[in-house]
Amino acid sequence: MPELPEVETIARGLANAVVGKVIDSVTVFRPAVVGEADRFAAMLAGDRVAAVGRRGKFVVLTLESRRQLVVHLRMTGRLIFQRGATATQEPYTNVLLRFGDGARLAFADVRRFGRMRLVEPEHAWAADVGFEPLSDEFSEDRFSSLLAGRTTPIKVFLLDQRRIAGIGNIYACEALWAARIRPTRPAGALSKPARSRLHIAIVDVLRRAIDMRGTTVDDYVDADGLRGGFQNVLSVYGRHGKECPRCTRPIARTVVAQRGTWWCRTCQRN
DNA sequence: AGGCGTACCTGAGGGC
DNA sequence: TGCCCTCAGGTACGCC
Repeated sequence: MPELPEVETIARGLANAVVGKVIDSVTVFRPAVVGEADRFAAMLAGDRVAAVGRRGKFVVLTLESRRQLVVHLRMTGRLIFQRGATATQEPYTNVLLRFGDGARLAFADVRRFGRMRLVEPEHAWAADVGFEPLSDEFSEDRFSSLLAGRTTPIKVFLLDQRRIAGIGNIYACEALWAARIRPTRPAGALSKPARSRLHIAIVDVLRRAIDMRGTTVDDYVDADGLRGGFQNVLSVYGRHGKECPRCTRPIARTVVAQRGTWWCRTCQRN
């Protein structure tokens, strides 16, 4: 479910809700989600949330101890903030944090792919995570040098979190459509104008999706349980057989690297 | 190195 | 109704 815009929306909502709160107790209902459940719960208890941020598709809660609670939502994970102890338990809650003031944070996940890790201050847990596409470090030159020589399909490249962090299936499809690039084109074979268009398209689609609080195709909700809005303005993702917004020809669905891929055969020819 | 298949899980939706 | 099949926003792992 969640890609960069959804994770960013969750992190911003959580920052408003939990920064400054002290974690009173932690209940782990699914130990596999956190690793060593007893140690995880014991180390979190008594710590205070100092900041909430995002790195790639990870939500990062930095604690007063300088340890970090690093969360990956995978496909169906949710971080739901609940004010007050009277709130009903979020379905499929795998981990529950209770704060000193009675508020709670539920990590819920139907499919149980999502993970939480508590990492020590000096631990370089993000060493393999690539560039942040909305930061200054993601320049057109740097993008070009990442692409150089790569034979892998451009869509596969965009999904590789070790190169650029945060793009998933929805925004890969949408950015390639905006840049008029065929998803199977070898990454290193893009012309300079095509690279430039794609660089712009990646930044633009991610920014617009954040502005609309993410895309809810099925499960995604933010920390307050609210759906996103970007699903209403998708150009190709999930729109098999419907009109291309640019050329009105029907949108195709193919499979690239075992992932559903929606694109326009007519106007994505670069 | 990189591509491919498979595994991890559950639920929704379509076809019959 | 209900059974069976496929598919889903993601990533890790093993194998060539």
